[in-house]
Order: sequence, then C-alpha cells, then structure tokens
Amino acid sequence: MSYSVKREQLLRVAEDLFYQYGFRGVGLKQIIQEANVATMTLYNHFNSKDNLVEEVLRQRESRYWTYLDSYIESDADSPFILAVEAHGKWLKEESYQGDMFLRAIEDYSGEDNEIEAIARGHKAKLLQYFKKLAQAKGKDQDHDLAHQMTLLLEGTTSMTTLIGAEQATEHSVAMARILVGHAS
Amino acid sequence: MSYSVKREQLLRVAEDLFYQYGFRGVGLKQIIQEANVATMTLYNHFNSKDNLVEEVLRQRESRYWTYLDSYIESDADSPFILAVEAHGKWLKEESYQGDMFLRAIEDYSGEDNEIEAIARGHKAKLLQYFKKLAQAKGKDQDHDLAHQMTLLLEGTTSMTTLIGAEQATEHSVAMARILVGHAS
DNA sequence: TATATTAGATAGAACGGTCATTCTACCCTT
DNA sequence: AAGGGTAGAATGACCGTTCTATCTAATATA
Repeated sequence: MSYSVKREQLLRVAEDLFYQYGFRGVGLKQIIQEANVATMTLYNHFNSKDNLVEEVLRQRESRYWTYLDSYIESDADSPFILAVEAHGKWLKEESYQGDMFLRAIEDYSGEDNEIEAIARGHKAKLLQYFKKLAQAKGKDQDHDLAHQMTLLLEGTTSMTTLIGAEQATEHSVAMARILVGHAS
Repeated sequence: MSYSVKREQLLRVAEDLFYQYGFRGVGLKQIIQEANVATMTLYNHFNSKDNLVEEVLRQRESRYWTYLDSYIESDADSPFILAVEAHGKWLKEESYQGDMFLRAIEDYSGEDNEIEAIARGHKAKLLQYFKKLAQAKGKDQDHDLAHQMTLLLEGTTSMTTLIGAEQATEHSVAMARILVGHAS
C-alpha cells in the first residue's frame, strides 16, 4: 500500500503541532496520541523525528506553492500585487504565528542537516520566483524589485504575529502598490 | 553585593547561546560550562531557566533601545530612514539569524507566561515608537506609515537570515526612502 | 470450505540519554 | 568560625528510539 491514511494523519497532526509549539517543543508521544497511531506506525513511515520534520516541511512547501500558483495564473497584469495578496490569504488561513521555514533554519542551524537545507531551499526559490516575475515584466531594476517583494512577504508574516494577518496584509499590499509603481 | 560579575557572564553567555540555538535547544549545563560558573551560582541569581530567559530578553531589549535612541537623536530631519539604518547596523553587529523576541513569542505561546509578555511588549513599543515619530513629523497618514516602517524592520530581520544584514539593509533603506517620500 | 501463513498495525514496556532542579559536601577568604 | 562559592552527584521527569507480544485480516494451500 503506497498510500497510507495513517501517514497522512501523522503529517497533518505533526504540522499543526510543530507550527504551534515549535519542533523542539513537541514530543513524538503527543503526535502519536493526537494522530491515533501506535509508536511503531510512526517509525514504520518515518525513520526518525528529523525525518518527520523534513516531510512536514516538504508537504507545507508544496501546499504553499500550489496556493501561490493558483493565484498568479488567474491574472497576469500585476503579478506582484497578486502574490502579496495571495501570501496574505495564506497567512490568514494557515499562519497565525511566524514562519515555519525560518523557524526550521533557526532551530536546526549549526550541524549539517537536511532540515535546514529544505527550509533554505524554499526561501531561495521564493526569491528566484520574484526575479523571474520581474524579468518577465521587463522592469528596469528587476533584481531590486524581487528583493523588495520578498522582504515584503517576510515582513508581513512577522507582522501577522503582532497585529494579525488581515491588518498586516492591508499594509503590505499598499506598500507593494507604491513600490511597484515606483519601479516602472 | 548587588552587582555581580558572574551574573553578567551568565546573561551574556545565555543570550549568545539562546540566540544561536534557541531557548529550547540550549541546556543549562552548557550555559554553566561556558560561563565558568557552578550550578548553584546560576540558581542563586535566577529562580529558574524561564527567569533567566526573561532577564536575557530584558537585557537585549534595553540594549536595542539604547542603540536606536543614540542614532535617532543625532539627526531629526529624516528619523524614519535613520531608524531603518540603525536597525540595519544592529542586525549587522548583533543578529545574523532571526529575531529573538519573535522567537520567544513563538516558543512560549500558549500558556500564560511572563516571557511572551515581555517579547510582545517590546514589539508593541516599537510600533508605538514609530507612531510618535510620525505624529511629530505631522505626516498625513502617520498611522499607516508607522505600520509600514515596523513591517520594514521585521522584513529586514527575516531577510538577514537569507541574504545577510548588509544586503537586506540596502534594500530596506531604499524602500523606506520611497515610502516616506510617498507619504509626505 | 477449512486451515495455515504472512504481513501490518497495535499498546505499551524498556532503554539509555538529557533535562531542570535540588542536595551534599568541600574549599576558600576573611 | 562562618559564609559564600565551588564541583558534582542525586532526583525525577521526559525525550527519541527499540523491543515485545498480541491482534487483525487477507491470501495461499489442502
């Protein structure tokens, strides 16, 4: 059986708990209990806790890109604004408290590990994504604009912890409009 | 003896380790060893690990404000740009990887605790600081501008993890100039 | 149809390690 | 002689991981 219900439950529960309490703040016991699964079932699907963290990050990254892509494709006129709005909607629905990838980079910094690599890879892809978008639009300083939009998204995520996703997104969308207007 | 060398050593070492490896990622044993101090000396100065975290945050906040204030007072013409620059210099010297206060909010969210209160208090003060600055300058949308600048600082801190403080600050200063210009 | 085999999944104990915290006993210095 | 600092052992809880033994259900054999 390549598809497993138990595995999906584990990933979903683990993502929720890791996001709320942090990777180091959640024990496998708690994950196992909330997922209604035996200890050995977890170890049957994942080699270790680190491996579970890796798969959670991969799953979340995949979900994030699906989310963003579905928004951008629908209109090609002002992709930057759409991206910022899409990110805001993602925050509203899935992120009330910080960024799981930045947190992974911080928590697992130091030793050479796959977890940090996955998280950094995601962030690099985000920047790359905006660079391509800027190039396609033929912006003069496409490089700078891509950095600006990335910084805007990161700032919005942080602000969500402080003032909520709705307010944070209102401000970042307004900022994006000004910056894009200024760059054209 | 109200002033204690050992206490200062503990706070300095704890701040460094907590920042690099996270609050949950550092054990008291490591702090004690690196600070060259006995276990009971730590417990003589701090009630618990949580209490040590609290004092570390208070110390870091105090240092941050000293840093920012010293920059802003020196010139009153464009305080927002100066603030962004000052924050960038702080990042370059003291923060290579994320924000200790946001991390505290995330790591200790849930239960009612002093740690989260201190961290949230610091962030609230930052926003308030920019609101006052905007009011003093008589900006039309002073409220929005304050939020924008706060978001900029948060974004710069996150970007520092990804591209370094120097690059991140270059971009945020450029963005600040555009936004301040647009608001006047 | 009836029995045997196989493979997963189960609950929970066991293991060795680390954690925060407390306790003990010793050593300076005055 | 006394008090504060020392090193490090003791404690009990929790961690990730492995082990054990039982249960279930589907498939293969007769």
